[in-house]
Amino acid sequence: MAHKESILNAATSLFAQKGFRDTSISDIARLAGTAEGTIFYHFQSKEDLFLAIFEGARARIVEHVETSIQGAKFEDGLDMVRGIASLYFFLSEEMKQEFLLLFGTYPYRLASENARCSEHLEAMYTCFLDVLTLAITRGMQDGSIRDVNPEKQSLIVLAMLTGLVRFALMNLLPAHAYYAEAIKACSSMLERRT
Amino acid sequence: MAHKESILNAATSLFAQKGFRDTSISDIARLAGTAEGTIFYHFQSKEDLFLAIFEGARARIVEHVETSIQGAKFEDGLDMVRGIASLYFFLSEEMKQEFLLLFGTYPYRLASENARCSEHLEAMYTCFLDVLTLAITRGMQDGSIRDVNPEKQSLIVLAMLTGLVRFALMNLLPAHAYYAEAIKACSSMLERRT
DNA sequence: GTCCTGACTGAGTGCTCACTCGGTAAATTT
DNA sequence: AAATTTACCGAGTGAGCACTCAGTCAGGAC
Repeated sequence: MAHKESILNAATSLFAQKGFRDTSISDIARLAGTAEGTIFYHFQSKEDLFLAIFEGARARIVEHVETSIQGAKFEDGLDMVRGIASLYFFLSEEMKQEFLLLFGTYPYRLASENARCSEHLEAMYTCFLDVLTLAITRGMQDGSIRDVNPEKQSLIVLAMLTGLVRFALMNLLPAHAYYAEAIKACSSMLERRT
Repeated sequence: MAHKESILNAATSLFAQKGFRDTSISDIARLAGTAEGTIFYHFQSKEDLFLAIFEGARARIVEHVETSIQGAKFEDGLDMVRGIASLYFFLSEEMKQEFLLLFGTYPYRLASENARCSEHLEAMYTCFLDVLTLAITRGMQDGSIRDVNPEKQSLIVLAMLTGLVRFALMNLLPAHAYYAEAIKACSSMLERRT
């Protein structure tokens, strides 16, 4: 049972680093310090192992976002957008492996044939989209944000955040040097003009 | 020799659709209508085949961007940024396969051990970054763009474009419905306030 | 003590993969 | 016409893969 935990840890790390197809069961077993058979005692298949990991990642991300946002106080809607952006950047470093999973191609391919995977994917994106939409709507009410379409604008903001973090985690770009600038860019994009 | 062309076409399509690891040589041979051996007559290895394809993609993208920008006239720097954004969206549909290659993970992993691959990757990104930086600098001079850091801001814009297109090509999102909105967002982000 | 069950093992299995190689036939050179 | 080169073929090869299975072993129930 202690083994199940170390299998999950080893597999998470390897899937994040090398991707699903490029990590073999024997890689995982070696890193976890177990026999290959033990992996198939705990999980039906390699795909099933991935799903277990992905489900955990979803739970951790969604939970962290919800509690962070609920526990925070914001001046206004625009400030809340800034807060969400900086939370996104924070999580991308705090939960690097979970984000790397999202930048692979396997989950998207699996999602097209596996409803559970598709659900996890959607949940991870919509947990950010929903709070962004909420913040923008609120900002339009309190006057800190100009008149825009909240759903469309939140997707555009998320695309920017995701794009930047992807550059940071995949390329050699020191993109965290751009995070402060990106948060300002969100403000400029949304704030009410005088 | 006609075969070499059809091998390249088949492999491009399959690598874009299924990724490098999930397409086998026999897949490519079947789609190209050749024997497996023919593939290795024209290319040293599967990796070499990928590199040939990637080099072609780089050449097509860079050339298209350069001629498009040179052949266009813009009112001012801000208008040029809008033009580049809409060019990016246009190319992402016109050259869908080339962009899909960029959303896989293989080129980034290969780039860390293969200088040519790394060079192609960099060229494809910097061809957009350079014209964006140029446009922003120009806009700051002609007064259409407020005082910003051109390099940082162009990376943020590119991250947004890339993020959106990635959503469009990977998820089920009808993200092309967001393109007009995204171009407006670029404007709001950069334009001089009165 | 016997039985049972749950956690774990690792050699074994069948399959797929990238790549090789001996050969063929047409085109080109001499 | 002979020799050489170029483009192509597909059965064969060895390695690596996900997954199986017969079996071990500790510990709890009776």
